[in-house]
Amino acid sequence: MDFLEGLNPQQREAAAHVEGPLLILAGAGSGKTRVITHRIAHLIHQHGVPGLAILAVTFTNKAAEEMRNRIISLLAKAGESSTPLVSTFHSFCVRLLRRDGAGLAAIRPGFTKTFNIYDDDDQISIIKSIYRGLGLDETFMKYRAALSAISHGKNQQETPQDFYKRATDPKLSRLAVIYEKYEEKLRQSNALDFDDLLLESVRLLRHDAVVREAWNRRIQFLMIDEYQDTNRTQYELMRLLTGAKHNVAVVGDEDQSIYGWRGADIRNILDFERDFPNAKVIRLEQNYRSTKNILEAASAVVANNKNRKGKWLWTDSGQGTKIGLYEALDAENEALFIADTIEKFLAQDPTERVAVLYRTNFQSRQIEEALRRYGRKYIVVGGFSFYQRAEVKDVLSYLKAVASPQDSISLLRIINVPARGIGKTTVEQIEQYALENGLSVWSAVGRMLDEHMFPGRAEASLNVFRRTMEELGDATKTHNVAEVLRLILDRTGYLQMLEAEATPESETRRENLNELVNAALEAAERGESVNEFLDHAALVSDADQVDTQAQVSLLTMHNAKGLEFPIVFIAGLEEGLFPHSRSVVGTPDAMEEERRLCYVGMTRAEKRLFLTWARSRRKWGGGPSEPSIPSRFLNEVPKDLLDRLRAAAGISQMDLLAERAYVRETARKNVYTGKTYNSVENISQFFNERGVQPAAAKPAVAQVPAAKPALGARPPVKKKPFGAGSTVQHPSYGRGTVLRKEGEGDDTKLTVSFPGYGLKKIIAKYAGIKIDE
DNA sequence: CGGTTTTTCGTTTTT
DNA sequence: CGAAAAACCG
Repeated sequence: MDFLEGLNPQQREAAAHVEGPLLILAGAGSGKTRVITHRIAHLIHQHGVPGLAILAVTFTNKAAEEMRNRIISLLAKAGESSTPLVSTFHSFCVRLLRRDGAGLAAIRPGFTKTFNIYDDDDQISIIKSIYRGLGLDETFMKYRAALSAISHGKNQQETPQDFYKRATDPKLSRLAVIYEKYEEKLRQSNALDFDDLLLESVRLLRHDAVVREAWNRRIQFLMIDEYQDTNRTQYELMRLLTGAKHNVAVVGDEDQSIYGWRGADIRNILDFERDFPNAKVIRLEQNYRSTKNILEAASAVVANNKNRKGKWLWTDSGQGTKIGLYEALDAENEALFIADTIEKFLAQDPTERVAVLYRTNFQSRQIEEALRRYGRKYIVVGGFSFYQRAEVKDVLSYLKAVASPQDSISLLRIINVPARGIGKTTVEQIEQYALENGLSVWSAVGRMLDEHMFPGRAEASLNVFRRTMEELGDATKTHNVAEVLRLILDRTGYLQMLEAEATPESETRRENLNELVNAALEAAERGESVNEFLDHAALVSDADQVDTQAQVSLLTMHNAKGLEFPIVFIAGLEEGLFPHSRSVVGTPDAMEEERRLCYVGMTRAEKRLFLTWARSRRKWGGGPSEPSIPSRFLNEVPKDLLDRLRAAAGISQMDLLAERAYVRETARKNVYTGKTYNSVENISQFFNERGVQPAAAKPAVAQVPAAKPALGARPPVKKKPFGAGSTVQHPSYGRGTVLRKEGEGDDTKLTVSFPGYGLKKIIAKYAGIKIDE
């Protein structure tokens, strides 16, 4: 078995490379994933490198999973079963810290391996509470802006004191204080934010020679994908992990660097040759994805950037169709044009896959409405995800607080949910006391209760709360994740609260929680601890939820990174929207990043590319319609590659009002509407895909990406009670057909199709359904 | 204290 | 237009 076969000369050279640093400059669609997977397979098979000695880092969990599967199936052909470690930086760091992090306590007092991970929302809560303490509000600075400044500081290894020292205005010195308090709160809660996961891993490796050397021995080969979007900390991590060997291969494309705003440092890739003077550099410039027209157009746009290494992609494929340019009257018309055109393509070939890309998430709504007008199914990537839903966050916060009471943010989130008489003033008192005495909220509550510092009513409520939490805490010692979750739902009165509400919304929330219990059940079966379960929930990203099989996908260009679609629309090419207004007034670098984003968007297309803009657009619903100027990027596409399109007749008379109401309504009720976005189906899929280490569980055989049956398609019918094909009666959805049954007894899970409500995943015991003979 | 209503305010991109 | 904060009321 020769894994170098079938590669072009440059790919082959890259895949055959063994020792020493390697920089692969891989243009869009040049087969870089192929190179990475084949190189790893080659190392294992030809050079006898054990899988465990190879670490490959990707940008998303999804990409990691796909890469792992591809390597496994490649190796299976050669009869090998060794699997490399494939992971994101963040997941890798969590593992590292949970396994080997004990030594960190020496330099981060209070740290234990059962640390918590604080996500975006948690971070915002911290900032809010600090603002409150300082008597500030968002007029001082946006919560997010403060967070982002702190994050940048952290990644530049700047301390609050450094902030203070370089402060030239009162704003920055205030920010220094906020930064300091922010760090304090994290430590107090034994929590790490996303930056810390990387930063503390770096500190651990620096500080703990035993751990560092163990990893240096273990990792013989390191590969990093999407290297252009790594930040300085990730760079440090790379250097620490490779040790003296320098067997590091990075793959990237400076023209696709689109995360500068998040701290990605384009110098990492631009300076690689300086950092590793003996590095071999290989350019992959043959594009296998797009037609000539698309490639030329995209290249012409990005050629306007100064900050690049410079390369020119070429392709063997045909000229293809010209790029469609559509000038819409307004945003609604733009959306209708897109939906109408999609419809025409899909009528011709129902197996086609289409993506609609945009700069900002809010643009999706109008396009959704238009697609609904045509009754076309679609998925939206990003926006509101499962684990961000209030009820899911609530219950996960309970789980966190129960598992580690020092986690103040989680505790504060749920201290009065459901309402149990611990009101605003009481909570403020507690926070104040905690602050003054350097205690966590939990400790503060304990101390204050012991000293009878509360008025009678609050004291009673808090006593009950304390006892409940303690009981639940004990339960974690003897019960698995799923059981603890159920206890939480039951003992805290959360489920009761939802039952009492008895609205369609509360019903949906209960179902989401059922789904969470399902996920926990599966985690428990895999033997995952509470912490592992929570880690997965914290590290899932929007991009992990992309369903590559979906017919029509709506997503931001950022989320489209690494994906490809036969047909691509890029909507909203207007000055101020794309390029975004903030980049227009910003530095030239910011504009170059916007242009790279445009390049990324355009190069997602295989066969057809459409660029659209609206002559006027209203900012918010009822506001005035404002005239727009076509995006400068449109002018950068050579005219002879463009085909100016006119709207199909009929579009202009279409009314989206009904659809608007419908999209809103269904989004609110979270009911299946044809989009799997937020649907129960999608949620379970997302949990199923998470964090399963397939090495042992799955046979090492070529795996076609789990072909989900087309929605509405029926699996083979088996007639058994609750079995596939039987009908059931549900209290609120009425009668439905069982599509799938998993598990037995109390834990039986059913996937049921209810007319008018779509697919629902249900736990038979909880949903109170009856077999309908 | 807790739930409801009114007002304000504002939209990048996210591991 | 919609989310989140603020004001208001029982």
